[in-house]
Amino acid sequence: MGRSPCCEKAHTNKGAWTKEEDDRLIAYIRSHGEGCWRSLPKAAGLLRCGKSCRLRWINYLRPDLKRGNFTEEEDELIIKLHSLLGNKWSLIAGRLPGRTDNEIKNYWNTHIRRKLLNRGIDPATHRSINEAAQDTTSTISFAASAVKEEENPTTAAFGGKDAKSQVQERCPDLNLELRISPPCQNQYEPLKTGGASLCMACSLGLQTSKDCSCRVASKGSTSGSTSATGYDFLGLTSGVLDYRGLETK
DNA sequence: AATTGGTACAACCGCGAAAGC
DNA sequence: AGCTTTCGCGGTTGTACCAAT
Repeated sequence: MGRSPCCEKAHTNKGAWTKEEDDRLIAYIRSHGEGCWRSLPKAAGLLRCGKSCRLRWINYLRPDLKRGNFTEEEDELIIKLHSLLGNKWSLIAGRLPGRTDNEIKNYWNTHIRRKLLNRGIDPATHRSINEAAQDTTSTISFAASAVKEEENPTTAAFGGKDAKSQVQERCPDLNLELRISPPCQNQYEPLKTGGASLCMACSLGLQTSKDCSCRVASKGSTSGSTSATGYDFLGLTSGVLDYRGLETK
């Protein structure tokens, strides 16, 4: 009943990729496109398993990858996204164009973890280490924005002085599993990005085209307020998390 | 110059989910 | 409906590189 191995290990190379292997993989994908990783190695004349080819392409060879150091903005965005999503590296990577999940995961483990520890923040919970030591319960936290909840009406309304929210925060037995849902536009004002209403696809970052009708309609009022990539999922790029689209079960 | 310890990152492994039959 | 195959994800490991001693 066990799974069959993804490849015949006796006849596959392992370890670092050679220039020739890279060239073969690039050439094959350029002419045939991505897909069917299992059969790709044979078709491309590579003695590698499909998984290895996929990883090499996604993490290293893809032409749209942004190589080089992470910027301070990217750092902060990763921290915010991690506080929200946890170790969902692929989701986090989806919000950072040109970055891969593997790259972000490595960067988190080598740089950001230490950076947060130096700030006195537990990288796992995003809470102050002192606070975490006193409190033996485990809670979800949006520490990065919680600091500002006093002065920020959006976060304050959601989890600030609200007694119920405080109870939830101190009671780990409550089911606080996050669920992402479309913005509730009836209950609240339309989701805005710098004053412009966006369609759901743009709000979720699924639609990045400048020509999306919602963007065309909102041109003029959005100049300079959206992120460089043209979307602002959960309001993260504005520096304030917008929790209206997030619900606890 | 050699050794050691720490860091960065590419690559591997195992698992779960989705897709296909 | 149930089984098998394939893909994608997250955790972990291996190793090259660099700085300190």
